[in-house]
Amino acid sequence: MFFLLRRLPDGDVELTRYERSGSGRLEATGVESIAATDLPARVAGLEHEVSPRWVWDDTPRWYPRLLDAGVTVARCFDLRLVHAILRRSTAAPRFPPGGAAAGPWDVAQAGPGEADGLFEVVPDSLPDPAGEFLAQREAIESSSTRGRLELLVAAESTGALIAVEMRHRGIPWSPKAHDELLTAALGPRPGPGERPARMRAALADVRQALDAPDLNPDSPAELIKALNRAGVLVQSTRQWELQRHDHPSIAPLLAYKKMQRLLVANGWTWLDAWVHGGRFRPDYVPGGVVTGRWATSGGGALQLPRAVRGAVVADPGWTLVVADASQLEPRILTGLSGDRAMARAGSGDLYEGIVASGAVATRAEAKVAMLGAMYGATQGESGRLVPRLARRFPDAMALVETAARTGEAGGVVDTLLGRSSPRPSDDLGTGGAGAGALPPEMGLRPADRDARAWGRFTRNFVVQGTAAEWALCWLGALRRRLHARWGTDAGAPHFVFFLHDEVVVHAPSAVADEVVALVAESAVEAGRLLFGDAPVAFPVTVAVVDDYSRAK
DNA sequence: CACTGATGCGCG
DNA sequence: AAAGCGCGCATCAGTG
Repeated sequence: MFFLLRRLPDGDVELTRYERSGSGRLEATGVESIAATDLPARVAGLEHEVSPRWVWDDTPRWYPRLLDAGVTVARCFDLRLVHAILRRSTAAPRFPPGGAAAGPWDVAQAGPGEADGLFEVVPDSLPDPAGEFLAQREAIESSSTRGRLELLVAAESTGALIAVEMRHRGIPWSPKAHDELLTAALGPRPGPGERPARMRAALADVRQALDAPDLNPDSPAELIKALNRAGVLVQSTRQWELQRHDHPSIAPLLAYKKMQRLLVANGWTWLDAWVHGGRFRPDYVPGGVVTGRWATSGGGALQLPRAVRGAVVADPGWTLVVADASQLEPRILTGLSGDRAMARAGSGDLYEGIVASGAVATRAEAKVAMLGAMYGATQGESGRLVPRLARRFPDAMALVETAARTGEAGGVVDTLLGRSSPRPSDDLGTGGAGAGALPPEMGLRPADRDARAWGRFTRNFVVQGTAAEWALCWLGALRRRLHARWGTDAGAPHFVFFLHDEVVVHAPSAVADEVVALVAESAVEAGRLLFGDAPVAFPVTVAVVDDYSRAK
């Protein structure tokens, strides 16, 4: 049963019930209007009675206020996210009914919202959510791959709930531990505009070694000139290029750059800006990446450096259950392609299995070759090793090759559950894949170079996108289990972080072992949902730790 | 002053 | 050892 929520102009909320008629059609069977302040209680009541799927335009517009009122919901249908999937999906060819032009539903998710206060702005609903809902249901139910599409939109919508819930709870963050980490790495916190002591020392060494007393180390142009003057012939200031030179300036320079990075990206200023009340609350953006991965905004949550993970500290009496899906993308490729040899290789550590198959000599080679196959490497060690994989694992390789050829020809590729790639003309082409520097695909006409780049994108899209679907299913399955076992009160285990193939659950120490078991069960369930009984395993690595740096 | 693009580096 | 996917963010340098 669906309940659609819509904000009315007077600020009240209209709640419409949809049920299936005898013929199986979805019909509105009841409408009520309620004051916004009464909404949480009404939602909680219905949640308990009939276990509805809540339909709303955009989860961040509705769910934070429910959570503030202590109300958690089990399921929803996020119209904005489903719209984004359907409008591109080859599994829903006639959506949107009005045609392909971008409309009011093709928007970013609502921002995290103003801090709770008197003047909180209540955004209007996106236009005609009821019409949009019925059009989406029609598109899904008439799809020739309806089952997969249903799973995709359910998983995507549950992800939207989890994203808001994680922001609501926040990542437990110890300012004290963070400050100690920074002090150990950089020296004590300096005054405004000053460099920390250890950075000053490193910089003094660099300036002396380059005989450049006024050098600004943060200006790449200036740095290159100074290095060249000292006989260090570099064309950029990238770490890996600097590393290749032997000069007294290099070691302190690399040390300086490392410290500068930490200071600027996750130093004291970051701590002041992003951590409040012992919690870091990034804004998660489900579906924010074309492949279906989540994006984040605020505080750089997508790139929490290892150097500061020691500041993610469980509350007293609690612990962090850190779980990671091992070698997820190659396993996804195994499932997608049905490659039996690769399935055998993946019965234990996949890379060791590839070595055992005789394709390559070492685990490191196996990893580089595998990544090269999924990313479309053509050069270097990775490019050289790929053909050796192709001989042993022809089915897996054929799948990514086909995806690449399709993309090069301007075609669309699909994930397992039915998320489709954009077309090159969708204007991701100019700023997207391959638009970066000028890799030495010399001798190719620009059009051919773009085609190759787009082929690498579509090659990777099927794997990365299906991996994102697996991860959503994993998360959704785990959430259901956690709620069934411990409920949703403040004392229950809950997600606090998610990053592509890794999840962190904050749990009372006494139940950590049970959570670990549920994490593994959920991975099995996700594998079944996507690949049925196909012989592909999804092992998870789980660590129970007091702080995040101790995982892995 | 605000902006845009390039650079560099962190994460998966 | 340094090309091969997807991101976000800070900073510099050039432009309007």
